[in-house]
Amino acid sequence: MTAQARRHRARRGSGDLLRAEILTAAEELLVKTGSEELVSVRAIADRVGVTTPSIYLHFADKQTLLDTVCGQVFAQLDERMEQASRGVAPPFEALRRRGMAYVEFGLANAEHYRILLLRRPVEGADADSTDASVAASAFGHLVDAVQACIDAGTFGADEDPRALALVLWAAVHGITALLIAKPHFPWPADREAIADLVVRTAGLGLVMRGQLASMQSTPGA
Amino acid sequence: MTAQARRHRARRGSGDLLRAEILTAAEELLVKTGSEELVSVRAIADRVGVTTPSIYLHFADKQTLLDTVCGQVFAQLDERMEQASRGVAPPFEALRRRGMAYVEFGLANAEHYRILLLRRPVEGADADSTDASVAASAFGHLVDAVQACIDAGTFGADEDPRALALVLWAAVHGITALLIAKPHFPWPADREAIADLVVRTAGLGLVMRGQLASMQSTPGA
DNA sequence: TGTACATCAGTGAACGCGCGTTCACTGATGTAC
DNA sequence: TGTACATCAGTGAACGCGCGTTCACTGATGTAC
Repeated sequence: MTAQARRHRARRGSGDLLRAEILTAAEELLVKTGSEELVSVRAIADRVGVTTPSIYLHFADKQTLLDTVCGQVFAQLDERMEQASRGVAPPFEALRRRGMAYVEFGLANAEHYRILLLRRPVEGADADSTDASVAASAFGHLVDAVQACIDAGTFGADEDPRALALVLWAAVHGITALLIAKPHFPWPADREAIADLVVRTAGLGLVMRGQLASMQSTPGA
Repeated sequence: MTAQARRHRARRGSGDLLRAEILTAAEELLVKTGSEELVSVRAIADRVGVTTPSIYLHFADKQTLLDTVCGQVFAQLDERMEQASRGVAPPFEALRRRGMAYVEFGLANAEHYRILLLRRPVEGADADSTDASVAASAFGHLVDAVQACIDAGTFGADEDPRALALVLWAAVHGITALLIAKPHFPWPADREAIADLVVRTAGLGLVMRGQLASMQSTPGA
């Protein structure tokens, strides 16, 4: 790995510029190498065009740096899902698009996805700082989308929106994670179709749960 | 880590004994440390009570050793699911028990599960040797269980059993992987209940797919 | 406008560490005579 | 039954490597006078 040309020294109060460059470089390296292990502090510094110790002027340690990258990626994932469902009137269809956007983001950013959701949780980190709060925010948006389906009568009125959201999350995470982690598995040629089947089946299951529940509560009708 | 007492030298043709001990030690270390990275060749040798180079008399390299462990664990998972569904007459109920056994095995053997299904696929390994064949076998059993539901009329007659099996696999893998990888997430107190909800919802979704399809093909009835 | 000085972003060299793996060897085990 | 010898499972020491991190430092930048 050859170093880039020496960068200019930052102006006084503009240390945040290098900080941003470091984050960008770390993210790019993740994509390029496809492996978190290969993203060393040295490699990041080299990509930015700066010596290794400079990293420590902006991040306490490597873990903090990677956590920050994670937070950003999680925010991107959330934003992508929000975009996909924005302006889609039927809540159930909005939910479906949300799910497909999730899978597509995961497949298009496999190594990012791996760091976000397949990595072992960091030992010391009781609350994963940025990561946890962003994840909570993204999950909150999903719960809202489920609640909209409950309000519209698509899902049962008595359902716990958080529980249903977890079911949906498990479904999309499951297919995304499998496609990423087992690329050598004999998948059907059309991977998007299988993702679509997963999303629709989970949605249909939730709809029918509601129907069955309402049939039991009003036996005659 | 203190070494155990020096073991006796193996008899002539009994080199397989040490091989088996190495595999056991590697598996135990995975459970004990809860981290694949901490399972070094040195640590494995130390646990067996043998010097490090001895490992290389039985395995070409570390990767081969871990792959072999993976194969064994996958076989265990398969066996657990077979046990759970054995003798259960209604195919749909057998499938449900299969799913629950899967999640329980994953949670009870989190680090094993991580190696099997969350780890990055090995670079060179086009076909993961043991791993791949055992996985194919376990997946085959799932497909058989799905086919039984099709034969019983629980799932639609026109369904592709492999596709439905993938949907179920995605569901159980999704909830298992999330519970393992995000222990700090504010899960409901009863984790088994959420797993049950996931399994039932996926199953119900597949059942209803079949019903809807048959309603369309025989409009009058 | 010019000079002395404080600041602090970034440097260069080195640290200790644990890792996977190699290699020449030892010495108990089993066998041939 | 006894002895010389071949085998090969396991040893001890060392290899080179890349890693995260530390530390005393340099020198361009901005400021006070």
